[in-house]
This record gives sequence, structure tokens and C-alpha cells, in this order.
Amino acid sequence: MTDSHSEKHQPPHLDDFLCFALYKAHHAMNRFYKPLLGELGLTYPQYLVLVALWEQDDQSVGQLGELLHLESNTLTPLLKRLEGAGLVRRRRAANDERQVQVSLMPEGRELKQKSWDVAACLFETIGMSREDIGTLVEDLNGVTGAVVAGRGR
Amino acid sequence: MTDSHSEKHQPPHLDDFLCFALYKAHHAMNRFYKPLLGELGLTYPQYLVLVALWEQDDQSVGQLGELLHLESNTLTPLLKRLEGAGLVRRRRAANDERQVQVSLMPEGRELKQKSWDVAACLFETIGMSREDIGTLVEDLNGVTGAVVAGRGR
DNA sequence: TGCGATTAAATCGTGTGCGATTAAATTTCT
DNA sequence: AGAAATTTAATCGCACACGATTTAATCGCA
Repeated sequence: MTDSHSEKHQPPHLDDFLCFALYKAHHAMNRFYKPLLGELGLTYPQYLVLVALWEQDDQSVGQLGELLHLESNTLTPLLKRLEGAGLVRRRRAANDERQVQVSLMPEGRELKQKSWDVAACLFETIGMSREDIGTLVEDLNGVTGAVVAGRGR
Repeated sequence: MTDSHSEKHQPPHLDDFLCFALYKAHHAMNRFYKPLLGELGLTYPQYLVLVALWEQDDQSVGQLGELLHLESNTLTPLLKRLEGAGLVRRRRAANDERQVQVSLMPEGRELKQKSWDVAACLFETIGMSREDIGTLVEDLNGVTGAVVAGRGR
């Protein structure tokens, strides 16, 4: 790490922190989604897992983890709950018994339609143009990429 | 929720979701901070509480909750851990026994210096100019504000 | 004054997240 | 082929996060 910070040692203001802005925005998103997803019987991470499966069915726990940046210690119980709710099926892969393949059950596939309303509701509430949202998403992904890449140092 | 979304019903791609970009960025931030804050014996939310107290000492649980968007059910055990670590003191307010005032202990005040390095390390890793970070923070706060305001509907 | 309403924390139960470890299957390398 | 290394999930423990409820103190109003 360089010393680019050592010139300016004034105590940081909470609202200036990028990390805090992210923290708040993430929480706001969570609180927004919770009641809407609650009607579907889903939590927010469960919803993300389903979005990933709607896009590409029959993924292994590891594949889902890579997509969502989660590990098996988080995914396993979450997936068991989705399985318990009858939304997905967990089966060990035939060719490699170490892997567990997660695939959609009919009931899980049906939620796809209903969830559109949730995403649309958020889009409306934010009131940003698709372009601005796209730009913001790119900026965020840039930060995410830089932070993830910088972790190993 | 209105039906203004019903025109465009193409299945959303996971990476297009603003909520998912936030989710990832927040997690990346968490994973980045965790080992650094771990050296100080802090978790990320504990760090945020201390930042809030460094800025303004002797706040009530409710005040901290408003700043951090957290409720007493989250803050109380967190604050008890900070108290157990000798970083803060919790005392019922003299004029209103319902409130609990949280104030910094010397050891908690000292961490302020050390934490500068953590924030600086993140700043470096991200590699964005202060202006760009400021813009991003504003955009995020705009989204947060819109989402929070839209929740009551 | 006193009693109901309000407010502020704390408590409880469920569901993530994650570091560390474990268990089982597969691959690698002699 | 067979032991060691690697890979993949699962398990365990701890710390948030939050809806719902509880408890205690204060306020408001007749």
C-alpha cells in the first residue's frame, strides 16, 4: 500500500465512506425486497439463487456459489430450505458424486413470472432511467472487481 | 405496485440487476474489510458503530440505529460485545432511563488512528479518484433514499 | 393525580454469511 | 494399482439482520 492517505489525516465523515454508502444501499434494498418476496415465501438470497437457476437450470452448488459469491457453508442450508419448500431438487451428480446438482421444480419455475412484478416494483421506486441504472451497475461491478482482485495482496 | 412494467417481460439477466450489483459490492467490501478489521478485533458493523462514535461521542442506541439504519435488536448484542471488549460504555441516560447512552472508552478512541490505515487501504485498492468515489456515493445515496422513501407505499 | 398511550431497549426465533474443519469422492503421481 | 493430494459439500460456531413481542420508563390527557 502506498502512503497516498498519509497527507490528509482528517477524521473521515461517516457519510463519505463508500463502504457505508454500499452498506446502506444494500440494507435499503433488503428491506424493500423483504415484504414483497415474503409474499412469495422467499428471502432475498433465495430469490437470487432462483434468478440464477431461471437463467441456467441444473447448476452445481459450486457454480451457484461462484455466481453469487457464496460458499457451500451458506448455500447448503439455503438450498435445503428451497428444497423443503418444493422449489428445487438437490441430487448428487451421476458422473461426479462430490457435486450436488440443483435444479428447478415446477413450483420453483412458476415463481419466475410472479417475481417480475417485484423487480419491476423496485425499478419504479428507484425512478432511474435504464441507462443510469446500467451505468451505476457498471460502476459498482468495477468497484467489486477491484476489491475482489485486491484481496489477495 | 402499478402495472407500468407489464409491457416488457423479458426474463432479467442476473448481472443486470442493480440489487445484485449492490449485493456483490457489499459482500466484496465485507470480505475486504474482514481480515483488516480482524486485526483490530472488530467486525464490519462494529467498525461502523465506532466510526459513528468517533464523529459524535455519547449517542443513544436509537441515534446510532438511525445513523446506521439498524434497530435495537441488532445493535444491543453488538454493543454488548463492544462493551465486553472494553471499547465503549453503555449507561442508561440520567434524564430518561429508557435510553441507553453509548460512549467511547479510551481504548475505543485509540482505534481511530489505526482504522485510518484500513480505510486508506481500501481507497488504494479501489483505485478511483476522490471525485469519482464522491459521485458514486451520491448516486448510491440517491438510490438508498428513493428506496427507503418508497417503502411505505 | 392517575391511567392509558407512547417510546426505547431488550429479547426471541429464523435466516443468512463466513472462517475453520470434516467427510467423501476424484485425481495425480509414483 | 494404490497412497497422497485435491476437490466438493456439508458441518460447526459466531456474528449480524430483522419481524414480532416484551418490559420498563415517560408522556398525555381527562
